[in-house]
Amino acid sequence: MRIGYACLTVGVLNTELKTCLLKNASEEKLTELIKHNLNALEKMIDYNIENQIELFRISSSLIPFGSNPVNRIAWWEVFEKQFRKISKKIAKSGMRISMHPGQYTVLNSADENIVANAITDLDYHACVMDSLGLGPENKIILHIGGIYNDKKQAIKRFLKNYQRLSETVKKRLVIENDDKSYTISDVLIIGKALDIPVVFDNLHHQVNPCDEKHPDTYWIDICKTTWKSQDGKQKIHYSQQHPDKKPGSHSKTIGINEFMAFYQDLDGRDLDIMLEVKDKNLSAIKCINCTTAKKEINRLEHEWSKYKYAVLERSPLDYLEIRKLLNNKDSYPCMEFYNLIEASFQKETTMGNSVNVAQHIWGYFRTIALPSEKKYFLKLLDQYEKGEASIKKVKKNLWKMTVKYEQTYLLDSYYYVIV
DNA sequence: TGACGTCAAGATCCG
DNA sequence: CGGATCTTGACGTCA
Repeated sequence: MRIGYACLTVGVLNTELKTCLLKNASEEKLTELIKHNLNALEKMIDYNIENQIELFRISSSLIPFGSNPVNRIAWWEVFEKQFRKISKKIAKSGMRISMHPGQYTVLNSADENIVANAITDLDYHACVMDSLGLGPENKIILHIGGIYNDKKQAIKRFLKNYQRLSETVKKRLVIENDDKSYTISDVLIIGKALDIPVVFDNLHHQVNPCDEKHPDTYWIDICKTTWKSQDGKQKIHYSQQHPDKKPGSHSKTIGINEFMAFYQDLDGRDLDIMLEVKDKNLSAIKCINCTTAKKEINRLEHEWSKYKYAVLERSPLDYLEIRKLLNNKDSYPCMEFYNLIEASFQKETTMGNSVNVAQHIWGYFRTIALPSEKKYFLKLLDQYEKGEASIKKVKKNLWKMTVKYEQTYLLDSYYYVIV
């Protein structure tokens, strides 16, 4: 089983993807952006390898306007060397990659122009994967599209237009149930007709269920029959409902208890699980740590080093509790650990706690900061305490110092990430 | 015609 | 002028 995350890595330096407005998309600008984004991708891959994350979705925005005629760069040739370097890292690590064109890539549209654009867009995605030397088990996930008042005809068009796709797309294409139009039973009918794999998305299914009522594992088992050996391990999407947003909105983080209940229901089924969640890699590591056979406490200690200041800012009591929890070096209290962290994040920060943590972090710079930097920090902190500056400003200053003085321990801290 | 979703770019405002 | 905050963009469907 692999567990992974989608598109972007939070809290890791130099992994941000860049883009530009269509009107500014000159050859020069695009070349610069592609180069930058490939560097960012390499950093994300490095991070995944370091953190033993073996499932990752590459963002469609890797190549800005990758399927728009405005981008006339033969980027797969121009950046061949960079692609090959990344390709080697992926291959060596055994990481499984996917891509997922968004809701605007519609293969079953009644409008021929939109279908043509969808085909071009799928070719773009396949070209990225080909450039990375990825085999057919690295999938491109697509939704079926619109209904246009006639689902039967719309499905027929999907089946027909699928035949127009290139081989490099076809060998990777898998289809997924969505949150408004096509239920898992619809998608299974299409998947069986085309003999292509079906990805089950639990939250889409919850929001857009089919008439037949069954537990998730029922649908997962049926989907499994659509995965052939050349497709690799069966893959699903897993996400949780955001408590105060509209149905289908992804949660900020994966609640570990709810995830583990789902995991228990899987009862040993060997799947790859792509998480769709705002805190991305953070939840991936959480879920990996709670399901791994390698129950070594240093995994949790390493996590703690990243979470601790974010926890301390919200709840000194939880902070102490977690420290105590990690005292026994022969234990592996993974669920308790993440439950305490999640509980602390439910709590509001107070000015006292925020000042305390800010001063604590300043301690890393006490002996190395310039007098002017010290003066500025103390001034900011004073302003914050008087209500004249936001804590955001204080944190921003600390982050600047962290980067300037290359404080490795702090560079990885979620103190700057979790808001 | 605007909402939907997503994120950063770009625009604008503020001190 | 730099930093913070607000608006726009790019895609297609549907109410």
